[in-house]
Amino acid sequence: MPVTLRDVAKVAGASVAAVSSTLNGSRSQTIRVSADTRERIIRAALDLGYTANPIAKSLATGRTGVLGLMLPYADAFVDQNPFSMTLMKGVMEEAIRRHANVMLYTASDDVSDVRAAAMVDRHVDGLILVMPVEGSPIVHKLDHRGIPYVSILRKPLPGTWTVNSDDYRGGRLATRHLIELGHRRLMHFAGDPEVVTSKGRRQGFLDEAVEAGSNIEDAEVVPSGFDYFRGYESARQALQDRKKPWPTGIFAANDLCAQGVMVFLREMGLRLPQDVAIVGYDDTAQAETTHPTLTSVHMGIEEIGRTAVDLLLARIEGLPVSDVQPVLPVRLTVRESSGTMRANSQGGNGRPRRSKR
Amino acid sequence: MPVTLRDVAKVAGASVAAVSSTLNGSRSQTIRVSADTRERIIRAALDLGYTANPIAKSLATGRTGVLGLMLPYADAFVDQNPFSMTLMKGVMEEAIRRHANVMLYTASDDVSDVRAAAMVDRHVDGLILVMPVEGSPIVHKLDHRGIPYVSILRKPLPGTWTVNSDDYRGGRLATRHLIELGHRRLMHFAGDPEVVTSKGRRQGFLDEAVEAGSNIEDAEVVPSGFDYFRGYESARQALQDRKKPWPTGIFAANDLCAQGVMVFLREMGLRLPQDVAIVGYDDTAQAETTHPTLTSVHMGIEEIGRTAVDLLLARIEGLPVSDVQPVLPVRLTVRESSGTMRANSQGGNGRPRRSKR
DNA sequence: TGGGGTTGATTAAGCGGTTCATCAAAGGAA
DNA sequence: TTCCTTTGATGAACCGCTTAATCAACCCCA
Repeated sequence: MPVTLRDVAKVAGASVAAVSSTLNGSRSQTIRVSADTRERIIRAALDLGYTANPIAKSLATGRTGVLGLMLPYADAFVDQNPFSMTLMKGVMEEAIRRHANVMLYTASDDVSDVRAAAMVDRHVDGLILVMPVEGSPIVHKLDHRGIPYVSILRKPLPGTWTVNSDDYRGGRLATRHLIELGHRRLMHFAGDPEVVTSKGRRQGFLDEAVEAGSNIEDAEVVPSGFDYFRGYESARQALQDRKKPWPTGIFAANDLCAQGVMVFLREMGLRLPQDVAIVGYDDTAQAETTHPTLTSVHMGIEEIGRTAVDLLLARIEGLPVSDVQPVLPVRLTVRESSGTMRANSQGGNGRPRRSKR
Repeated sequence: MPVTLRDVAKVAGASVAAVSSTLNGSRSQTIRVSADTRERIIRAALDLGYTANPIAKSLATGRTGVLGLMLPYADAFVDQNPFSMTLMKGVMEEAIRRHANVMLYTASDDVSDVRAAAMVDRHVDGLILVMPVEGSPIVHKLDHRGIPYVSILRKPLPGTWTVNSDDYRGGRLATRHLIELGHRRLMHFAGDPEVVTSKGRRQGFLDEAVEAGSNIEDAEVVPSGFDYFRGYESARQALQDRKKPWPTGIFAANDLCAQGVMVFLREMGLRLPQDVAIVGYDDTAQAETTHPTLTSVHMGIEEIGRTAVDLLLARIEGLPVSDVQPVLPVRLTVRESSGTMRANSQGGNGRPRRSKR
């Protein structure tokens, strides 16, 4: 029923080779088509409403034009954290621009890792992995099969291509901001110490505090999770029965965690930002809907997705497999939660404003 | 380099037909394989590490085993609203269970609608559409090409398969809850009157109020958007210079909008839920992180995704194309924002609790 | 005038599966 | 013994596209 290459060839009075070469620009020099024939072919294709069968094309060329995006089911693939969604947006954008399609995969546990790898097999030209790479069975399989992949926000390993954000600099930006506002007692809710992104942010916090030297009274790091509830709990444990004076400047490992901390602080009767200033990380949409709105480090998740697609396509094109580990820049988006200590009357009135970006 | 059917056949000393039939259960009766041969084939396949090439299989069978999920770029495919992500979760879950893959598409404007349709063409067995169906060029294309599709949360049109949530009942549930708590002055922030989901919720609100009869003093409907900022603005416009007495029970068209309304009410110095009770819609993860936590109508977005996959697969299998329009049940998740009017001391302390679901 | 290069076009061999048509051998019934 | 059915198995066409190999003109230059 659907129109094939041969149908077009017949109507145009040309060979399938000529049609193929005309309609989908081929790299072969041996097939040459005159302007006259070309026109007849194009007209026939239009008349018949021909569209190439991508599956047949894939089989012939060995390329599917499909990129796989593998998300960790348990971790980021959750409702609360919009990270995956934003990443996907960037990935989709760039993929469309580069005429690629995106297939979605989720890797839940080891068992389905294997299964996912089998599914992936030859269906995609390459993969973007948002999951632990070290020792993962799927990565071995990919290496073995020679399927290219790029990983995201993971420890850069030799021989791999990894896109990272400049967590270290993000940590420093957030901390310097607090110091410049005059805060001398700092606290960092550090997420999960095992996670690679946490480490950079934490180190940035510490280094910045050290450099500030005698201007700093205290700079404490406490572990916390990455979600709202664990943020709240960590704050409670760290602050409730505290002997030492409370911190006035807080840097949280992500926005969700920051929200939990903020709620606890408000329950303790503290005013934000007059009594305590707080800076989050990720600059999610929610940072604009908290009360007060949340100052946050923006890491350009979409840009990370776009870069990953670029890299993956380059790798699929056959660029040499040396290490490529771009580290994307971050910036600080200042909102109400870090209003200056002195400016008690202004700021922090909680009136929502559209962000200007 | 990769192992093919023919390689396996050679090693096993059998024909490709026998191997094909053995390894991928075929529906053909004419190909029969003895237990002995079968074993040799399986052993050879294992030894060689054979995996079937899905692309070749697709070309031969005309089935790709891939479902397309088309999200509206501008509307739901945004960071703020976790709807798309949750839907995707349900879709992925069911797709994996049914051994299907999911390809992601986004339809931004009309132009790329056409382009997307071309991309989709024959790459997927069917599509799940989260976008306006009426008059969309892509739908015409799908109809024309005979590609099956199922749409989600859209006006059920004759001849289409559509999965909906019971918005009407959701509206009634939310409203009845407020009435049972003793509220007599009600207000509904109705989202966008053009959107089909808004209509059902609004009608449920009105009908429930009418049924309550003389118990109700006032039941006002005001349009609002579906996001935080428009929620805030609608509340300001409706309430700031209000002559009539303020409502004490509010039903918002979704959680995001509800958040905006809550922030406005708190700025006006009202206590939630002692002065005003509020019920949201969608039961997003954020409903647990607001302050106070938000009572909300739960519509089982994941279940909607799963149902859509089921339906789509049925349609791909060739079930007759009569109308199928399931309407999934909703339920109310009660949280702090609708604590009883009298219980001033308890509830609303803002202490986060993990949800029990 | 002959041979090398260029242009325009075609044929057919893949790509890696599925499956129809065909067939040999064996078993069973008449 | 003969004929029919069942079992086991195979060859080859086909899905729709790409592209290497091949070829016929034609032009140009020695």
